[in-house]
Amino acid sequence: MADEHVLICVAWPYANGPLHLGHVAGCYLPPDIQARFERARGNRVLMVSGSDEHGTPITVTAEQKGINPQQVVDEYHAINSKALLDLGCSWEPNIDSRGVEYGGSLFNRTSDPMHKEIVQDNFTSLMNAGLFERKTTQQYYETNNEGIGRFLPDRYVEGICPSCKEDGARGDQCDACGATYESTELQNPVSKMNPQAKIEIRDTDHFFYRLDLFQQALQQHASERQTVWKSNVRAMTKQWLDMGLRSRAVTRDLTWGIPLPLEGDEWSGKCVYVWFEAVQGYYSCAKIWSQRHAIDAGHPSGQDAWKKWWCVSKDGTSPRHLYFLGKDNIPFHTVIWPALILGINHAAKGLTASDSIEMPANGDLALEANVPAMEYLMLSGGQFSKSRKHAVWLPSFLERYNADYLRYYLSINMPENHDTDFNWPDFVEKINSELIAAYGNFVHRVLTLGARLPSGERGPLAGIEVAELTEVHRLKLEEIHAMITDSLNRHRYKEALRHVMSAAQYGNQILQAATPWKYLKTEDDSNEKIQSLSTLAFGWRLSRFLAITSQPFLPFSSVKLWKALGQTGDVSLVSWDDAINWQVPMTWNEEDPTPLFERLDLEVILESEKSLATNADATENNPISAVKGGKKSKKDSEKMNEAPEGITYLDFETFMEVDLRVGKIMRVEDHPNADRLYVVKIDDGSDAERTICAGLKKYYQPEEMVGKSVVFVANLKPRPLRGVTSEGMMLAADDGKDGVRLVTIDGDIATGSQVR
RNA sequence: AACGAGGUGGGGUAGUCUGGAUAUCCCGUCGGGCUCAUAACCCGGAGAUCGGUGGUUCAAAUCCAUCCCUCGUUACCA
Repeated sequence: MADEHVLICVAWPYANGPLHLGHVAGCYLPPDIQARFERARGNRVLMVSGSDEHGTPITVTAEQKGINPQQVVDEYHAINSKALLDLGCSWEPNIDSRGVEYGGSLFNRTSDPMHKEIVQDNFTSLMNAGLFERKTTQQYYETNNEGIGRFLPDRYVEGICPSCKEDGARGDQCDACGATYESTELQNPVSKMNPQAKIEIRDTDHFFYRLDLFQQALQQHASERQTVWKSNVRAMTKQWLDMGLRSRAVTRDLTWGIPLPLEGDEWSGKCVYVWFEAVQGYYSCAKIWSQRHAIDAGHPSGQDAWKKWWCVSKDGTSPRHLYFLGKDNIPFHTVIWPALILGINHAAKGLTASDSIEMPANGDLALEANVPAMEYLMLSGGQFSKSRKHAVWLPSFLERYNADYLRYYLSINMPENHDTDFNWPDFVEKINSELIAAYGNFVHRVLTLGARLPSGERGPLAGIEVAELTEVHRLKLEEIHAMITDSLNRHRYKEALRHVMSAAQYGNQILQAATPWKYLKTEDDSNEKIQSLSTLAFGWRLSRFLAITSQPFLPFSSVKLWKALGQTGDVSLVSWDDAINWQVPMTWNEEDPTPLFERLDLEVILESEKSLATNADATENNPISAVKGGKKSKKDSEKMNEAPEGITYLDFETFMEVDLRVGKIMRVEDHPNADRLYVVKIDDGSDAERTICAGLKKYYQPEEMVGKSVVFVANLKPRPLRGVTSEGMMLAADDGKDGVRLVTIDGDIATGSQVR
């Protein structure tokens, strides 16, 4: 299938923090493997992605850091694009080394003015085609002390749930009872970012994309993809389509984003909603690549070069579009983005909402060919989390370890079908006992054995090869080659790399059987010797096979091996099928062979990761400083407004506002509707009993607690916890591991006594 | 608790959509071999009632039902 146009679309990393290994395994490594493979097969590959730089979280980060949003995204765009290059991802050069007609790559950013222009153009044409509808909605609007107002996204508003009266419900959904409602129904709304601000509800007009018009076309598309999509992609898409598609807002009251291409004051302070904008990056990025790179490099189609990768050609063939992303992103790429592409095609033909939606035909933008979405990579059993600092950051990892080690480990352990786990012992073991012991060792055996033989014009091995004697090995490798190719075509990276490794294993087997070391010095010309050394010579060919087939996975080592074999040129430009070209004249590198890899030492690594974890707390502001998560902790859930790092001193007055008192536990009951909660009745010295909900089930039996005199916070704002109002909080000590013990009173004292 | 994912030798995994004969591979373990090679390599053995139960079928790891358990998200929490 050479000469195909393949567009590799990589999910746009959000420029609000550095990338971690979870991101790499999920969406940044697989597309690079695929792109390298496709290039080697002779296909024309354009790879596109970039930093997603708009949206509210970035403005929040900017506020917290006291800088402007552009500075935030500049910083992370620089860090992340460098990290991806260091990982060997082929974002450079922008023009394919084989020539511009073969494509290239561009890691762009959404703050690019040209991206903005393209998004605005699409916005206008979709609107003119009648694919938007305008609706008036109610949104929260806060006014702070300086009298400056802004609209608040739902997730930045909290209040009391209209259905269960739970406090702390989010703007559009109550997590306690699961009810969803119009955000305006929320009672006592408070801004999470700015709790003192005055909040009111204002009418605001927005445009909605008529996704409903595309229901049928998308169902057809999904059914056509049944056989190629992975099960997770099928399931997620089906869920969306079964629910029935509804129109979806494409504009927001937002300051950091792309302004609407509309006249009139009523639209100021509104931007294109990020979901609508960021997916268009795949399209804008291809156009920008044409404009900035393909023209200068002399692509025959000039600024229309992008069409080769985007449009269905005259003879009806579509470019092959592959989208790489994590599982949380699936519906955006199988439902929403295809609906936008269909809409853009529709509008371009001058059709309107009343015309039926057609699938792409000649000249139209093509839909995806496959979306090989990944599950998640976990870290020591827990999820990667920025706020919990449970992560291994890509930049810091690459400072200390070989990029190919990471590429190997994440490939062989890729979360293709279910979540997989990253942990250091497993990492060390896989690198040492698979990559090094099997692959590295085999290559090193061949080279060092060869180096002991007298060297001829083309090295020591060229003269001792008898092709007829290695027929069976050639057939074996041809078989393996076909299996690797098949696996990669089906996006089964783990399996593909296993096949590559099996070639190295095969090499070790035949060397073992041939025992060439016995014949290094003997002078005889026995058949055994000829047979044996011929196998050794084949080891060179096998190593060359490994260099070519491992190139998509291990680009750096592949280059090193290529050189060690005395081969010249760029191994990434060598044709995939040349791995099984047995006619290639042998070459030799006369320098002493050096091992491809160095073994890892687990103890050293754990020691170094530990020290990094300790330092990291102190250097939180340095985004590339490493943070190694400790034990997994489900306790501290993410919060939007994380407390600032470091020590904050408390006024004495503030402390005294906390009213601590002594109470006696009278009764302990199970909470009817919560797993971890007890409902505790306390004698607080007053006539009435006090009810406190406590999450102590894991640590105490009810009978252990009854009768204890404990300290509780008496003036905590009462709040319903899953249906039972809790009037305060008992104090307990927590060692951060699994120990939790109540604070009790030494000796007798009246209930209700103040604690100070 | 709601939603999602998953349970396959000691650990990790493939196979499950599309039913088929001795259930894959890596690590570990036991025994043997080799000594070229980075405590590396090669051969062989032991070890799995494929979470439980019931059903469909000539045939179930695979399909259906039900139960149990684990993980994730959200909720909750000293």
